[in-house]
Amino acid sequence: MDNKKSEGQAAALPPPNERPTLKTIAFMTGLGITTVSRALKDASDISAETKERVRLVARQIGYQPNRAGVRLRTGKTNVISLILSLEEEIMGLTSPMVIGISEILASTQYHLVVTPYRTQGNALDPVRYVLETGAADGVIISRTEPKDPRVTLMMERNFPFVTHGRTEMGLVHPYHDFDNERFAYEAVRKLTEMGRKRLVLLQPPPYLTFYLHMHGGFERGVRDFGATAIPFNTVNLDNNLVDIRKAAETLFSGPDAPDGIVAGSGGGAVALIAALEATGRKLGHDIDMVSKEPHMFLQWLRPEVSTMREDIRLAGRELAKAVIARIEGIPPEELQTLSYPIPTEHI
Amino acid sequence: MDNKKSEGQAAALPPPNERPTLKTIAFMTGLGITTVSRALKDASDISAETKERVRLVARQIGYQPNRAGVRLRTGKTNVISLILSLEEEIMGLTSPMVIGISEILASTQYHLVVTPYRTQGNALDPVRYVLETGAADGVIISRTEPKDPRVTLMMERNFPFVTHGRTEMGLVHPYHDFDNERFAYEAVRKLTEMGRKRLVLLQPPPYLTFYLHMHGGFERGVRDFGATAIPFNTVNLDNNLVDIRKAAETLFSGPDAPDGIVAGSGGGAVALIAALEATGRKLGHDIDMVSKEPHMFLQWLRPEVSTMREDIRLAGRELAKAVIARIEGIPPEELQTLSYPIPTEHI
DNA sequence: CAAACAACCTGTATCGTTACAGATTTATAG
DNA sequence: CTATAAATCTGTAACGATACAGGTTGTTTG
Repeated sequence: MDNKKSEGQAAALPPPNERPTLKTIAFMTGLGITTVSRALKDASDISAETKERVRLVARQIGYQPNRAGVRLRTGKTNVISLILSLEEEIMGLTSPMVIGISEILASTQYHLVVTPYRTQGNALDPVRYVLETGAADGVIISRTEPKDPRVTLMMERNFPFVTHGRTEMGLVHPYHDFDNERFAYEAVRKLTEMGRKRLVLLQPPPYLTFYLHMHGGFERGVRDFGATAIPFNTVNLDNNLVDIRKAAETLFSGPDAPDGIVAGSGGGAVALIAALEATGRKLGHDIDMVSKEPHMFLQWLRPEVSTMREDIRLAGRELAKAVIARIEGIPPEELQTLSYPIPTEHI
Repeated sequence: MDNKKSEGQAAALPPPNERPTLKTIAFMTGLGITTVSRALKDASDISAETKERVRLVARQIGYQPNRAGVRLRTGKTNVISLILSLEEEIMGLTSPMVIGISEILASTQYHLVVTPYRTQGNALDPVRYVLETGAADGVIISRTEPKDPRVTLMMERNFPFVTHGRTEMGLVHPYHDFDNERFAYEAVRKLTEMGRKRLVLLQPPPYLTFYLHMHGGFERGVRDFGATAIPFNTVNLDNNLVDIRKAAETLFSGPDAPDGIVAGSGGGAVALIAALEATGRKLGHDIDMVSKEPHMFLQWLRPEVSTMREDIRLAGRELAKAVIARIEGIPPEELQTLSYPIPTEHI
């Protein structure tokens, strides 16, 4: 009541006319800084009335906690780090992925920081950086390998993360993945239904986990539906489109030419189409193709190609939800999701 | 020499076995924390030998300044904020843009934070957020308008930023832009050279600055080369491809059908091609098209379309360099760059 | 030989927040 | 009426870094 005894922390003048801090609220309410802090955290040893009063003032003056202060004191960064390869696929999966993640983070306190690495060989660097500097509360990685050292490392340190893609080490960790096994299997089914027998797969580089899935689905399909797999290992989805095209032209002009193609990405499909047409083949006539379709490109420009959609934006959302859940302590086994190929409807 | 007098700051024990801090180095070198700090900053009042010693130890133990500490004390965040619309163009410019920015930031102390906003109407929100909370040292914005309130605001506050796209307010600020005027002008030249006279432009939404450029270039071309501009205002580059396609089908089936098209984006071009082919027209025969080409899609799948490349990754690099330069105090007028359409070579 | 200076180094306070260990007041119990 | 507990509130220290205002030597100057 009297302001003699209440000459506590609150008495100090608040920051002039800068951003409001706890001190500002303390000054305005006549409370101590600690009390204000605890009131805003809804601590049990603060009266309901005080909390209400503090919250009101805080809202009024638009108080927002200083991130550096919180981070310095608690170590909590409120940052999610998306770790990206600078060589990321030409036909940028990145874009819808970033958008999807942002969509989720927008309604949270988390900021999205993009942390790049130069080449596959350096994939561990940014993870180490985050672990050593505590640059983020959680990490999203992609291009996972069966024995991914990044996963091992983060699990050892018990650091929250999620992978875009699975691993094969018997370690249970959060992931979101597209079912590439199913994609390839269904692709082979479709091609054989069209009477194609000599099939080729444009697949991921062999060290990535989804190579195993896509390759496995393809092989299983070939066995189940009685087709022949023609090897095509000179290039993979990581090569640039011009190289893929060149390699495909060689294949198509050789003795081992296929009559059916499964393209593991939309971009790859375009290169293959260019190659087959350059070597005088005609889609839907001499040869058929099934591909992923990121946009409506193939659907509209080569409707002869059967396409399936992979929703990368959705993947971004799932990944963001998973890291946050992991940070909040949800067990990893509850944070594993798959999404399935959606056959594209021709319009 | 004796360690009685030297019982200063350095005497305190360093953090146990956590991340090294200045205190760790101070302990190891026997110097004061302040001295270490100043040595690492290469201050003039520290002897060359001490600096060398400090640097050596710092390197040895892998010292990295704590970002929260620096940020709290100095206000310097070492963050660049990329402000993105969640509705960003389907044919993601975002991806190569993010990669380009990251490429540059990778060799600096800056981190890239992606800050999204939901709709065009809320474009000011993230900028205000950054200004109010000091969330970044510099900002990159895109989708600029002629009278862009974000630009006005940041200039008022003298806050470092760069825009992807220009403005029309007589304010001098850093930007990088693609020369859409030239693109459209050259597109019209090409079409008229092919004998096309009745031209249509699929253009940006009218409130964006590059609408003025593209539109202006188109109109100038039409005048200079004696063609006729056919209005096509029911859709623009912000509409989704399905809607663009539908609107184009209506146009092509109507009395005002064009014989030449300028497509302001690769995605838009695909929708237009789908539409014109659905209405029974044939590229290179009844009608011709000039478009931007983000990949090799059109080049390979519709070589009849003349394409020009816009290098978004380069744009990302330029933008990143410009914000950093601005932060370092380089005057805005030295940070304005344009890039020009590159006619695609058919392979 | 004292005063002034140069060359180097360092302690203190501070940025905003929170953990922790009290304080204070009022109510309850003995 | 006093000891004890319960309910609230608060000061201090610390996270890591840096601005600022001294210190301490040793050397030069008059």
